Amino acid sequence: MMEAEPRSVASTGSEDVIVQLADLFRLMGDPTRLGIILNCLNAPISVGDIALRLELSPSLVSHHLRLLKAARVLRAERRGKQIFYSALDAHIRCVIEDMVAHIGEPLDIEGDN
Amino acid sequence: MMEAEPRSVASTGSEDVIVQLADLFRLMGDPTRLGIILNCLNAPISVGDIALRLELSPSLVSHHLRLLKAARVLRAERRGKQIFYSALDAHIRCVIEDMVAHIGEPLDIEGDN
DNA sequence: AAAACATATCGACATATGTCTATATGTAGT
DNA sequence: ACTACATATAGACATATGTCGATATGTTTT
Repeated sequence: MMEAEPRSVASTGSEDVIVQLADLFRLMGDPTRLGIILNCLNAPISVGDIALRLELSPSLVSHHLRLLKAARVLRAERRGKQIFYSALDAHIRCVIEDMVAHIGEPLDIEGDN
Repeated sequence: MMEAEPRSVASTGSEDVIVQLADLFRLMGDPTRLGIILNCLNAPISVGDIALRLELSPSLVSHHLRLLKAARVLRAERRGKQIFYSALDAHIRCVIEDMVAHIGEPLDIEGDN
């Protein structure tokens, strides 16, 4: 029996899958929030430490963390007074690495029209 | 000699790389635009066909295509009266596939707090 | 229980952004 | 050159969104 090809992501057309994807990309589409995500990729890090590293107010960081947690990009884990955030799974890292590769693209010359 | 590890994307800290990345993610963060991108992944497609498939005005499609072309997500190619758009490279597809995988994640139970 | 600390939430604001309508540019055929 | 067609651009509008300041919630220590 023939494995049904994973069906090209474009052809699924599932309207809501697209909305789900867009929601995630939109979350990564803000430099502040992307910076926060990057800081959570390697190891769990506390809200305060993120704020220090990025020179942002804890309030702002917390605000963004709430969105990222709700979207299941990050996960929260309490340790005493502090709360540590980390990537929920490894896919986000892949997504970012692919996009970095895209940026690094030769930009195949051809005139910018 | 030791290959310098590609250096974790998080540690580069390069402020403008983050902005560049965020710009790309933000472009993919709109459902309409993401739909347009998806339609350009498999084969070059004309502005009018995209508009038909997504039931959008050619004007709106063109508007978004301009942004996507400027950001080097898509490339344009004229064929007679029509202009065909397609993905500039394969990375965007990878990015989307990774994100689909992320969505498909088991959602490891643990209570939503 | 009260104080100190860490994080989260709320309300308000300025700006960014997606969409629409109308108009412009550009290309092919008569 | 004129028409028809395909795409692009411009201006205007309503909405969405990131940031700030002040306040609230929750946790540990004394």
